[in-house]
Amino acid sequence: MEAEHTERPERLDREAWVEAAFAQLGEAGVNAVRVEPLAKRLGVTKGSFYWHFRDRDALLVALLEAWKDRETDHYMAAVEAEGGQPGARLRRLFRMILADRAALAPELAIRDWARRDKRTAEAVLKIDTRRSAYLQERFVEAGQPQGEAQARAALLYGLLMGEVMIRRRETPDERTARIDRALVLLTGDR
Amino acid sequence: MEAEHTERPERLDREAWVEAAFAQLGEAGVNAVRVEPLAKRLGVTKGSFYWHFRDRDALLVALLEAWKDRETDHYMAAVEAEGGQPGARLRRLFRMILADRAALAPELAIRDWARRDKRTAEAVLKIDTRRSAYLQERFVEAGQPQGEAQARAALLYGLLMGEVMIRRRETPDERTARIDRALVLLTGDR
Amino acid sequence: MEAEHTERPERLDREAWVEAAFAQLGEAGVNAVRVEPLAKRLGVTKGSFYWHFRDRDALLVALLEAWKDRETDHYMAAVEAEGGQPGARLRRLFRMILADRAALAPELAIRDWARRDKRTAEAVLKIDTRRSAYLQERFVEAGQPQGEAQARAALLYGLLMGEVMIRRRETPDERTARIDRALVLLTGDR
Amino acid sequence: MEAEHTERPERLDREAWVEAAFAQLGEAGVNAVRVEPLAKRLGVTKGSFYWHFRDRDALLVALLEAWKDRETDHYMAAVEAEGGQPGARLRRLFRMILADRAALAPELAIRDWARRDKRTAEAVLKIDTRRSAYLQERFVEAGQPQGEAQARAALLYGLLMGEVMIRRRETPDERTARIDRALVLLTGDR
DNA sequence: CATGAATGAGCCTTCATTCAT
DNA sequence: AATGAATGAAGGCTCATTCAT
Repeated sequence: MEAEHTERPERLDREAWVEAAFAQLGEAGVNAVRVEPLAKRLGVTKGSFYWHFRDRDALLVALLEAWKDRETDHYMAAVEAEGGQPGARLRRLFRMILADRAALAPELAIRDWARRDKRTAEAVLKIDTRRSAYLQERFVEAGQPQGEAQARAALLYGLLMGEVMIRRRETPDERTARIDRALVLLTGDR
Repeated sequence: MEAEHTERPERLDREAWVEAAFAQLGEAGVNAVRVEPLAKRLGVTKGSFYWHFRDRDALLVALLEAWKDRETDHYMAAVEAEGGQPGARLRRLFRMILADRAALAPELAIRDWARRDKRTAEAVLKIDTRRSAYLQERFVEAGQPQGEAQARAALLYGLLMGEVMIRRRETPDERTARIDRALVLLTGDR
Repeated sequence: MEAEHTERPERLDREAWVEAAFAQLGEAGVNAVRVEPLAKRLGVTKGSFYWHFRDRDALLVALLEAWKDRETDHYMAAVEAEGGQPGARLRRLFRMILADRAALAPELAIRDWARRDKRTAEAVLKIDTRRSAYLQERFVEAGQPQGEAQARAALLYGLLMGEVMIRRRETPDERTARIDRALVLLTGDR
Repeated sequence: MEAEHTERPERLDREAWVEAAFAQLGEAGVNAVRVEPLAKRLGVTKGSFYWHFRDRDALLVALLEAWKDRETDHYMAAVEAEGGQPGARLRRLFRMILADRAALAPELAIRDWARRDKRTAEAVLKIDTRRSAYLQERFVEAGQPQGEAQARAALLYGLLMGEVMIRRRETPDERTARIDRALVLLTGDR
């Protein structure tokens, strides 16, 4: 479909808006995802926005879609590709995510948004369900009974959310140590 | 029902505005804490707001202060008053908090706010530090070494945050069972 | 009526408002003569204002009246009391007025106000007429024919207004020298 | 005059806003130069103002700039172009300015404004310095020594300001006669 | 004589949106 | 594929005014 020699400014441009919106979302919440400021950020007039999107809501929809896409699957796939024991894979997954500061940025914003917006709430539910299932499956695979696996998956996922929500006065090393201990506690020794 | 001479809009006071702001915060985030909508909600004109507060920011400051005050201490005190084994107290604390739907409502909003607002970030840090310390101390009291106690405290606190952040399709009973298993895992059997 | 040992806070207080209004007028124009800021300046609530004045306009009326009263008559009387040649009296009058920085402050404000307000325009006309007549009479007394006396009076009065309106980069000494030369030119040598 | 297809509200430009602001300034002072009333005057909504200016202050800056531009140079140039004796040129200049009612309108407003606004004070100082220098040079050219020339220039400029500031009950003819006598007194016979 | 609390109007700004070019 | 210019709604803030106490 896409001619190789064309830069498809059209497609790209829509992308550019979503990208800018994503950055804004992570930095300051949905509410800050506004047409005018975004236009300024992109160096165009807001009028141009309406060539790519019907209205602000359309951008928000695209934004949500983008979040779902660039989402954890990515990490899960990478981890699975490498293989290893279930516990080891979980530890690898969390270390990977937690090492990438930007990866967690939108989580808070999205969930704050989800409180007011049904669509977003649904998207979050879908993602959370998928993530929870993945984690739970690893624990089952590692020999835990379903209930226990579910509780551990929830704790593990909570650990992740805690990194976004909870503020601590600790050095990066202390943080790493703390997280490692928690991972070991949940996944068994090593 | 009230004394006949107490009819009129009952002369609002500062408290009433903070209360309304708090409700708004929990329901829709800081951004929704706006003078005009709040006035409408309270059945007064926005102009009257400026009798009680210098400006919107003063309300936000009061709001933050209110959050710090009506905060977890409350639960911790109640739990300590009743006494019992450290693990039992932690389990009681969490069951108590998680049973009170409203208790967690502002947590997300406040933390979303903290990303953009220094004052709020500091307040959150202070509260988080206090809460984390309390939890950690319980684990130490229960015989865990410091490092392990800290990791468990973080998981426990993350569990709490997870309840605000993570969406799940589960019945109240399933939820209770899941949380109980997690609590038991962290605090030792029972 | 007024007991000798009573300080008549009533009378005094009205005065206080007018005084504050006058200061405000000189510093920032009629438009800045506002109930709320004035109340703050006086350390009372604006509600109290309405005990002394029907409304803001009543204050403005009082303000205008105050201007008419504390007005130039004062200087003219002082000068006449001392006597001397007409030219000498004029020179004395102008040196006196121009030495008193505060004396000219309201002139600009009042005349700016007069453009929009009929009452004020009338008051200014009355005062200007009186002042012009006084100056003109001195010149006649000094031997100038009516027409010439009038032109000189206008120039002299313009000199005064120029001190309020025109900005110059000059030292106090240069200013004094300039004004003296102008006075001598208009009133004849000495 | 214009092509038939130029009907609609004629797409306002920056100039139109400044022009309206200028009129407002002359009629009622800076304080009356307000976005909303101006918009009403121009038959547009206030929102559109913000397309042309960052904020109200930007309009005021433009206004000040406009004043500096359409300023006296204009008259001075016209007078110089015609040539003649210094005294004659000065008389011509003043008759020209004083004949143009609108020319003096903003002077009072600008100077009132200058009391509160530093930028304006500076602009006024610059203009006043230029005008004063021009007048003084003419007197020097006419043979007056520096000091005397300066005093006369100040009186002449004061005469101008007096026409804005001082209210008189006189017919146009009386006014003309008075001003002519004053000019002759300052510039020598004729 | 005033305070406390409110109302309403006026104005400043920021945006989402529209529309002609 | 946008820009330029505008509309309208929402919200912030300042005041003049009112009124019960």
